[in-house]
Amino acid sequence: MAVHNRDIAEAFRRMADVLDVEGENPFRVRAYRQAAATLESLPRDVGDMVAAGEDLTRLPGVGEDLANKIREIVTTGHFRALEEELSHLPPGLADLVRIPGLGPKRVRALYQLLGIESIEDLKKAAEAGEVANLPGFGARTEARILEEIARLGATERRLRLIDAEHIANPLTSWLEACPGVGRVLVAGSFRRRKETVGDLDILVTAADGADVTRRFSKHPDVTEVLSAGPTRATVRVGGGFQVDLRVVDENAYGSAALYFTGSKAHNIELRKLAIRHGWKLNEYGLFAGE
DNA sequence: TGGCCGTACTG
DNA sequence: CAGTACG
DNA sequence: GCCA
Repeated sequence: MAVHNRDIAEAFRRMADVLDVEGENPFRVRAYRQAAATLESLPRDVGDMVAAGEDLTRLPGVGEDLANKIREIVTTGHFRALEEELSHLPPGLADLVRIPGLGPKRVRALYQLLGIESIEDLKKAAEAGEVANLPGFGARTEARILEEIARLGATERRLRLIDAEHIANPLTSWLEACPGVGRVLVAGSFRRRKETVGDLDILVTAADGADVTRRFSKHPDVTEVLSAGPTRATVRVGGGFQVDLRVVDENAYGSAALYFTGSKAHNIELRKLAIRHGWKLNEYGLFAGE
């Protein structure tokens, strides 16, 4: 029974979720998620690497400790550290952090204040209107939670590039015709030409961002507005596909295109590089000093 | 051994 | 402000 | 947790 990279990545992600809810050091949590991402993008089977006696610490984000844990999972099929951590929590609790809008703090609050231990519990509590009363929550958050839970059962929401393009094209045309809008660029994984994309990231230049996000939120295909401010709006269109719109001034177009095209890991590396040079990189430009 | 990306929206 | 999310 |  071979253990595949995907299985190990899943185990590491689960470990991250559990540690997250337990309030562990966020950087340690991040380390597990980073290692999971490395394993998933790895062209080779780590099981083979282990069998060949290769040095797993050469993999980015994998140090001595995680290399040992990978070997343990591959050779024994068990991940004792995860089993140990899981024994500290109700088994379904860590699943809650996979609901968009729920992070570790809110999950803890749900558990401690309402005794919610699973998605099932959460659904009942939200339907009863008990969630909206919690500190840090509100009617809007509660409604969002119910929608996200309903979406969990739905079919996988990543789209093939070509299908994403069919959604993107009319939105792009619409935005180009929008008053005050200059450039329009579909960025993110779509621009990176990944085989599938999980959402659309559309960058627009305009002087009055609030006006654009406001108009966009009222687009006829928009079925749900997750957030909308003066420079960004996150909505869902048609079949529940998420679209992130970012509006910047014309003079930030280049930096914003760089940022919005990603990947996330690439952005972090570039920003680290800037730091090493004593600079600061963000979506508005590259700046000197702190 | 200490730092770990930088910013936007919500409650 | 803390929490969560975005690349 | 990893890494310089």
